[in-house]
Amino acid sequence: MSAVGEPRSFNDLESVLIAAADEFLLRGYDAARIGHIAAAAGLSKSSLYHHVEGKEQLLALGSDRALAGLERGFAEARRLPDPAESVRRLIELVIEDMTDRARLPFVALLIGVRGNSELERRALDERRRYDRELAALLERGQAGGAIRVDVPADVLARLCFGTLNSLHSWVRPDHPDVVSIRSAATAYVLAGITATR
Amino acid sequence: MSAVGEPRSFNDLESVLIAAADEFLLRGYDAARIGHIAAAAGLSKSSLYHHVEGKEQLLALGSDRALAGLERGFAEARRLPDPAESVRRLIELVIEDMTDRARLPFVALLIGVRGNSELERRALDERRRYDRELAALLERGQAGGAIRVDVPADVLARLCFGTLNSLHSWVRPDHPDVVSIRSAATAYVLAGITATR
DNA sequence: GTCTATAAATGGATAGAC
DNA sequence: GTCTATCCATTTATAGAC
Repeated sequence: MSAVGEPRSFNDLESVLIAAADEFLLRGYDAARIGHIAAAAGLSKSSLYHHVEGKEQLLALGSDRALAGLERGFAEARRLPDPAESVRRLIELVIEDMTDRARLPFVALLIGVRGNSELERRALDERRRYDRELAALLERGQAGGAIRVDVPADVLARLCFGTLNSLHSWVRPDHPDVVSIRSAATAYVLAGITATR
Repeated sequence: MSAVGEPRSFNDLESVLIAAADEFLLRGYDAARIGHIAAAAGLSKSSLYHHVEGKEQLLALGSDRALAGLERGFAEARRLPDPAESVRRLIELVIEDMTDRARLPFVALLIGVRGNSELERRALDERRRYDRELAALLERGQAGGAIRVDVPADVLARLCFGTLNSLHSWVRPDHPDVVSIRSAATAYVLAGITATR
């Protein structure tokens, strides 16, 4: 146990990644400062560079985590045979990811990616694969009569992800009502995509 | 009429503002380069600085335009006595703004504002006033029975704007089907906020 | 009003001591 | 593994000629 005022010792890569994602979330990739990330992780800039290659690698590691979360959601959704149930569960899981304190910085980081560098384009391409998978899922739901057919499935998928991806900018994961906000968001999105009888 | 290859002459402030908003839209404020903006407007950096004070002013002028568009939409919506009709019209107008080639860069610019500088915080505060006005409108709609009551009006307003604000990232204003995409987005949002009978 | 040249500052990345 | 000091590329912004 160290006394107050002593320099903090280095914890692990995890704390660096969280610090980086938090900084990216707060300022965006370009405005993020390596010095801020280092300070938040309790390191000097030089020490940070001893552990990671640079700013781009921090972005890559962070977006990989966000993509892994998406993949987990889709993996569970794929296991459900009914497309309507599958979509519902997927939306729930994505919203959970988006409003979880530990996951939010990574998710927001991925959403903020603009695709200007080669690295960013790769991350964006990965994300688009999930756009297409959701569209395919919605299309099956349309065929089954559960999903509205007056909007093309690919447009519906974009609208759906558009709503979900906007959550990070205003939902506070530590908000006392985060559970009811999650179910509100789920209800809103489902109403938007469900077929009217 | 000047010959091909001649250096372009300065047009007016308008072309500078559009070039700036395009650059901000493409790269985000921090990654935007003054040199790119100057080149796109057919000027050298120095000449650009002869006309505007700097990067921050370009952001301020652009976000002012976006806010003016929002104000126009709300002004028209306010004139409609029925809250449900008012919300519907507002959504249509915001979507139109968001998918108009000439307006999109300014709108996207405002949406991208993160609130890190004093200037950005002011723009963000202006935007929040419209969040609240939409919430008030939705609340009146809830009282009248047209808007769903299982989600609080302020949450509904955030979800609604969240969907609308995501359009800029994937709707191409020059897309041949932009008209049908507009009505699809309107239908989706309205389904999300409308009371089920 | 437009340019070239340059100042001034920022910030990512590295050297090298401990 | 961590630090201080520094390098150096980039980029905003300005000076001053035409």
